[in-house]
Amino acid sequence: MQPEQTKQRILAAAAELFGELGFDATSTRDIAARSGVNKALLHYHFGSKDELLAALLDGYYGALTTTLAAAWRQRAHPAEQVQDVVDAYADFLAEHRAFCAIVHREVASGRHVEQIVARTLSVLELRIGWFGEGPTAELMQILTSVYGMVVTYFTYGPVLARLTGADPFAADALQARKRHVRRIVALLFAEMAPDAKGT
Amino acid sequence: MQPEQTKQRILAAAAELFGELGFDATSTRDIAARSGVNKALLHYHFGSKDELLAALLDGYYGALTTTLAAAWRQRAHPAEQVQDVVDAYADFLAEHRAFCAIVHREVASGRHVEQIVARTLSVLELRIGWFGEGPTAELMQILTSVYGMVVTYFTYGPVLARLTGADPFAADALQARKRHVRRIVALLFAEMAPDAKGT
DNA sequence: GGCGGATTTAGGCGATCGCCCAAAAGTTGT
DNA sequence: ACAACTTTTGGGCGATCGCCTAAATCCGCC
Repeated sequence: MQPEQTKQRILAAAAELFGELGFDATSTRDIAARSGVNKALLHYHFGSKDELLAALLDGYYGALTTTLAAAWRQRAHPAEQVQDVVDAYADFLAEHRAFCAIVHREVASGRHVEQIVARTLSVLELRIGWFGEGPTAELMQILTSVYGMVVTYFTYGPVLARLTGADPFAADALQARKRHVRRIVALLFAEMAPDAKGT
Repeated sequence: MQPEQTKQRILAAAAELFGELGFDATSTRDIAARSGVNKALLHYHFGSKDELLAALLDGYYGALTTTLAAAWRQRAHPAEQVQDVVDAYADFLAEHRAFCAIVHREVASGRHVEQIVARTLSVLELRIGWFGEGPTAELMQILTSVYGMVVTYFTYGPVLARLTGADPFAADALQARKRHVRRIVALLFAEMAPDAKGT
């Protein structure tokens, strides 16, 4: 087997298990078993369990940066651009549920925060110049709120499923959620900078 | 030492460590060491590590229910009541940072979800009749958003600290955050049900 | 065809985990 | 003072953890 294929198999299995059980609750033996490789290969290819997580996050953040940058370039007006980026972010989280769970849990644990902050910064960097000036306190509040609205929906997916009785990750539910968030974003930007609103 | 005092010491140490390191990364020996009791006492008083977590969550959710119910009764108009409950919830999370971290992480891990859903339901139950009817899809979206806006601020506290360079848990920062959330809640309820808005 | 490096394998080491046990110490009622 | 019960203690069991080692296997190149 190609070594690259081996690494990808390990990464895929690690993503699934870290997402399902959490970093701590997943053993390297679990990952080896699910990916069908020998357990010593994890350390041969990645060095340690922590470095495996780092490699996994690198892949996710790389893909996220590409995705958001692509969404960002589509339209001209700031408000529409934000809408598109939020939409793209929601789609990304829907497609990579494990990523969302991993990041959220590690942040809440206060561990691997350095890695996550650094990567989040490199993603945000793209759009901190959005409004000409640096991020104002107002903008930071809004970013936090929008981020929270989107991320919480995915993180609390199982809880929402129990509360509403419906699958929050079904296509129509996701569509409804995105519509809701878009509406709030529109409200926020309309209030904050009415002159900068697109259309 | 009174057995009740022993239990409280264990619970306090467990709250700190679960909040700082996470449930899995905290050993029963760590908890015993920090609380200054023998490690066998955790199992004598609580049965198992999982039951210790359950007891901890019981205490938190009980206090939360009391706090929110008290805030809920203060004012007459729905919009103001929601504002007060959101404020009280933010204050509660600020005061019990470990609770926020624990719940968020366990939910993201997909474990102990049953316990958390059940307790969340019992807290929400108080106010699901808020608007006469059951929770509409619209209301669920708003609840999720408001919850996400509040909770994410605390969960991502360390990240925000790095991004802004300021302490997000300082009194003035908390005040600013609460003001921001209140404003969004006002916007949402004004749009959703203009006639139900208080004042 | 054989050589050298990369990759894979089985097995296990030391540490740590949650949990349990038998005995000691403390507390209460009579 | 003694007995009955609760609480605390040190020690350790079996399981599992991340990681390592030495040998086997694979593969490109002369």
